[in-house]
Amino acid sequence: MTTVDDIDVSQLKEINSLEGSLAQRVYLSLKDAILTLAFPPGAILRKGAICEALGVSRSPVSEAIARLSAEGLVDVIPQSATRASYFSMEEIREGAFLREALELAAVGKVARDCTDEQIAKIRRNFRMQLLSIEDGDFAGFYQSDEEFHAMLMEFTGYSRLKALSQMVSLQVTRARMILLPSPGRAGETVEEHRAIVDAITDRDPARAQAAMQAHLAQLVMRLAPLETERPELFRP
Amino acid sequence: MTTVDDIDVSQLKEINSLEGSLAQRVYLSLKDAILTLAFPPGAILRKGAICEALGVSRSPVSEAIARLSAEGLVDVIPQSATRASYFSMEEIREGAFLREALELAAVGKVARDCTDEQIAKIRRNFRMQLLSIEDGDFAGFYQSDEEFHAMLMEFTGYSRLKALSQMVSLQVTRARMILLPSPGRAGETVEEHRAIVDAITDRDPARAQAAMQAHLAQLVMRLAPLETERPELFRP
DNA sequence: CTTGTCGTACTAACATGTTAGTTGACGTAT
DNA sequence: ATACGTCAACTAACATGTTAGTACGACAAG
Repeated sequence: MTTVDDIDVSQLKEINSLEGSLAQRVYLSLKDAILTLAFPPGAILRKGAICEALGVSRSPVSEAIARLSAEGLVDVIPQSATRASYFSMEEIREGAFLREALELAAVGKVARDCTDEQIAKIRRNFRMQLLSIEDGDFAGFYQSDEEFHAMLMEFTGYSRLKALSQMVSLQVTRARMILLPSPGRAGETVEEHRAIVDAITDRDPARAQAAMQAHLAQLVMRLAPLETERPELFRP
Repeated sequence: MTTVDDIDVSQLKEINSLEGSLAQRVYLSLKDAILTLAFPPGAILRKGAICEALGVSRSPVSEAIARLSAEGLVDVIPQSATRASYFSMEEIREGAFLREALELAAVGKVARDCTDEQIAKIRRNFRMQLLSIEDGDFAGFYQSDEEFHAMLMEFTGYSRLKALSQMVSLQVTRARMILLPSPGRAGETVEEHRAIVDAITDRDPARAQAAMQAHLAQLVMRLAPLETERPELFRP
């Protein structure tokens, strides 16, 4: 009934517009395609096709795929094929757990040690979120939301934390793509953010952590029904 | 005064005794050499020499080095060389912070959700630790200690957690190699472990987390003087 | 119609060849 | 002696050739 399963069409992001080594650019291009679901779960990644589409040899593609495999975005079937990994509610829960662990530690440290200027920057970002909501600008809100979390990571002073947090929650990020942004949810989100910002302003680590925990729990709750609603994205 | 700096002698672990793909075995061999300080910080890793010593081509070696680079165990100088990374107290502190974040989350979840059999296993491991101490068997205690933490990670049910925790604290693990095991410290360690085990037995997450936090803080404290005591291991 | 075997076509994994950029030594001028 | 420009040797990064293992369809047997 199935032809062979899925085949990958190559509408990859042009690698010339990216920076870094060839392998790095190929990695970013493939990662983008997987996260945006241009390569849906189960799609087969053909090295040959990718090389041709991007105009590079197999070396940088191999390195890129090795990294994606380490991050769990692709499943490499030895000596056979590599496919975009399927969703797995267990992996999503695990990613959310790990992200929570890191974000709680981060927000706790920030509430404890951050400078007045950093608090001011956080509050400025928060006002930006409010403006985006008022304008109904979902794209802008999404961006400010990302910046909000990234800012907290950076203000810990630990350089790897941000990248690590993004890495562990890649599956969550990908699953989040399915969720449609709703006005109601954006309003709730911003209120959850407000609780976090206020706790940080009061330099109250425990309260900031509790607020962050409540905030992150919402995402998992919204993700849970996905398994029954979109079973084709999950492993057969 | 310095010849060229450091050169790498190849007393690498034989790759035939390991399992997995060639690249995986090469990776494990190199990682072991770096963690045991057979390749001291600053030592130059020459692809050619490594290929010859292990009897493989450059492909698996390149992949192995790419992974080590991602984990921060080697610094790749583009188009030039790759060396075993120097210690950095900042990175060690960051590794300890990340590890703490993950272990606290893990021990909290375990204290909350684990089964009676799992508690029994933890207590069994703890008794093993006590026996090793009594016998003055430091190697045995070290191994039980590792198992203790690994066990907590596994009992969360999250498969990637253990590997991730080990990965983020690689620098800490390497620095720990310098610390000599002392009978006094082993005794303290086991008492810190006892507090954790008791809290888990009582299924008291908050107390288990506090005990774990106290335990992990000890290691950072013992690592701190290293920067002045062994400056040659740190970046010039 | 089901089940098992064989063979082919395709792939990842590994080996090797090529390119281009960096480093550091050496000679030269100051 | 010291600062600087040149150049040769070495390296990572990239390209390409080779090997061997897997999946899948055709076909035969039950």
